[in-house]
Amino acid sequence: MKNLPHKTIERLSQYRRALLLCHAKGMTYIYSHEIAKIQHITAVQVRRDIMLIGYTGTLRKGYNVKELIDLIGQIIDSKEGINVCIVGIGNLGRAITNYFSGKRTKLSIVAVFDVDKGKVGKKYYGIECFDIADMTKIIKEKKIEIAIMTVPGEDAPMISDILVKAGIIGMLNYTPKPVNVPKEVYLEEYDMITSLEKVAFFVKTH
Amino acid sequence: MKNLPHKTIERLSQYRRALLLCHAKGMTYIYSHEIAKIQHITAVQVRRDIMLIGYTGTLRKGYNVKELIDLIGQIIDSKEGINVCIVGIGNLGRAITNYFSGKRTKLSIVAVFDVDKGKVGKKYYGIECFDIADMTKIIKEKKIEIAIMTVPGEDAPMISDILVKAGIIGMLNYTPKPVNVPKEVYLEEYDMITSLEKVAFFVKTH
DNA sequence: TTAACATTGTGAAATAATTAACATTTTCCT
DNA sequence: AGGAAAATGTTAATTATTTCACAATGTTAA
Repeated sequence: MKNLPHKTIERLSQYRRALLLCHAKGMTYIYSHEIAKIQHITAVQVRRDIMLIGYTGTLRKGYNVKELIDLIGQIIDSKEGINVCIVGIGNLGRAITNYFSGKRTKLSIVAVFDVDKGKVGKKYYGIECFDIADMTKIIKEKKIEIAIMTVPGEDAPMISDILVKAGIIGMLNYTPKPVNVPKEVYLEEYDMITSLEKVAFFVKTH
Repeated sequence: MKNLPHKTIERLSQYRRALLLCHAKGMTYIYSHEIAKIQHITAVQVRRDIMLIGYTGTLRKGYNVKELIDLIGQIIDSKEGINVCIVGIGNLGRAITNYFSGKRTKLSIVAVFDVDKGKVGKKYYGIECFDIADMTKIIKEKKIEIAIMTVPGEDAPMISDILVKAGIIGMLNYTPKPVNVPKEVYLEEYDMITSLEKVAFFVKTH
């Protein structure tokens, strides 16, 4: 089950959330074309993704919602759970903290960090804010494995180095500045300005 | 110049920002491998992207920074400029408004919208907040073409429909809920929970 | 002056992701 | 019972993207 395509993993995460809503509504079975409709993709794409994780539906009944939710969980969650921190509790950091708090059992935000002494010691959506100066210590104490960077771009490379040295193994960089990490660290970058410029480009070409 | 790959457009946006910094530092020429280093990609990728937009560097000197900046601008900006609005001025909406305000001459955030009467009439980073009830009117008055949705997921489909009816031609959906738009509208969706789950998955498989 | 080197530009190969096509099977209807 | 319809599962084809490999050529140094 190791070599799942990146795009499939992204979609599985989304299928799961859609399926959880369906489950809550009492649906027990769902067709590939129904999942496809919700996600605005094709049914064959859904079937292929499900094939890749080795699940098999029932002909003419579709997929068992509960079973599929559980299987996706087995694939993308880790058994023990993973601790996550947010670095930089500005607007974006708070947005993410708020999104997550308590929603995912296997992924817990256990600390937020900021340089602003006025923020240190306060709680944001129930999570305590620590001083960035203590980051290495706290990351080790709390066994944090993934960091989400929401600091100003110019601070990103320096913060990234500290995080790597502290033992982070996964990083999500939301600053506009690309960062450099050793290959053992899994890095995902996303930049909102790029996305907006892309939309602006493609609206021109209909 | 129409059929540029999506990925190339994204990178061009990023090259431009890196180049603007280089230009500000007084660099006049830059090599493909220097751009590559900044973006953490390969030099051949950079050269191919630049080839696709029809620019030619100088052997052994590299690319003229100013010329390349201007050419990327000609490709991805539209001459007249595009007006953008933010729908939902929570933490995420404020983060984006703050990122952009005044940074891009060709893309201007000219309005933000919210349902909360306490926010309507206030200014956020210099941009006035209007009532969502007046959205259609304001979009037409201000000739807004692109909308960025940062509302709660459950409101996304309804807001999306209003935006489409109001004449929006490009949409950036930051809610966790996929939305449905007619094919004339260019839609880009991004979901932070998916990205985090993806990082969590790939850290497991080293 | 000439050889070594560094760099661009690009065809071709390789890899990744999506879509088409269709065999198979179950259910439903008559 | 038998045929039509509606689904899944999967191979093959297509499309998109990245990477390899190398020719061409200007620059530097001996």
